[in-house]
Amino acid sequence: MHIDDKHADCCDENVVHDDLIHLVADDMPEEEELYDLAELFKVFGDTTRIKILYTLFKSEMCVCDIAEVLGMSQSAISHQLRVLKQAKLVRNKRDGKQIIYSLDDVHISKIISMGLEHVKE
Amino acid sequence: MHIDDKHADCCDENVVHDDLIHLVADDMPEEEELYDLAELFKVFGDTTRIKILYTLFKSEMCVCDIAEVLGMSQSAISHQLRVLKQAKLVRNKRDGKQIIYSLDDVHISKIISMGLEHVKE
DNA sequence: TGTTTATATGAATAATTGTTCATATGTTTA
DNA sequence: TAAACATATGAACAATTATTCATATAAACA
Repeated sequence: MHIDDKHADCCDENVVHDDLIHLVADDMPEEEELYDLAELFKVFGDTTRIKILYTLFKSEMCVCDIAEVLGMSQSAISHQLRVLKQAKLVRNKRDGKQIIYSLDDVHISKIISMGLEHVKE
Repeated sequence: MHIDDKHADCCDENVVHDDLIHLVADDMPEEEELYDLAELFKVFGDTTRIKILYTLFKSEMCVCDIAEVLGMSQSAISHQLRVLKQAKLVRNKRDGKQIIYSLDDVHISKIISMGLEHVKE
């Protein structure tokens, strides 16, 4: 009763629960890995960025055209492209005055289409 | 030159770009669907919620035990479980005094493991 | 029935974030 | 070289959000 009694007033007398708690807690992935994972999904968690990714599925495109497709300011798009690039979801190359953006990850479309399946239910 | 000249000073003379813009813009999914998709990913975009989902992969569990596994307050966990439930990612059932939470979607583990693949690269 | 236990929830606060505006950087063209 | 164009970026502001604290709800038990 006194051994393994970590928490004071909640689920207290249940030894089975305590076993389960340690079992699950010990198997939790690294803090940093979970943080990175959450950061990745955070990037998908914005309509503008989702639209940009959708756009780049179709074709690589310069910043100005992406802004035109989405009907948003060049600055707003540029800021979001930076976020996407930091997450290694897009890459860019220069073509004269323009910077051409394209998708930089094979998992993206799978992740998104899987999310869509869930949403559509 | 005057026809199809939607934007004033950017990518202006390039008719090919204008074609591309309309092609891509017309194929964009419904605003509401994209919004829902972003909302779904937003739910994954928090370390606490990711940890809760990871925990529930292992086993269904009462609120108090989840709080214990994560070393967080019961209130914080309860708030987050509500978010997860609204997103239909978890469900609950009553068992006496306790409420037992479990995963409520087959896509979740696929989505998360795919995200992990990307992060690990 | 009254007390204890487990969970939920509203309000408040601190932190994060998306867009706008102004401007800087870097390339092309006249 | 100067002007025009495409993109990037810092600061500011508004909006959203995760946690805490206090308290409400609801079941179990004495």
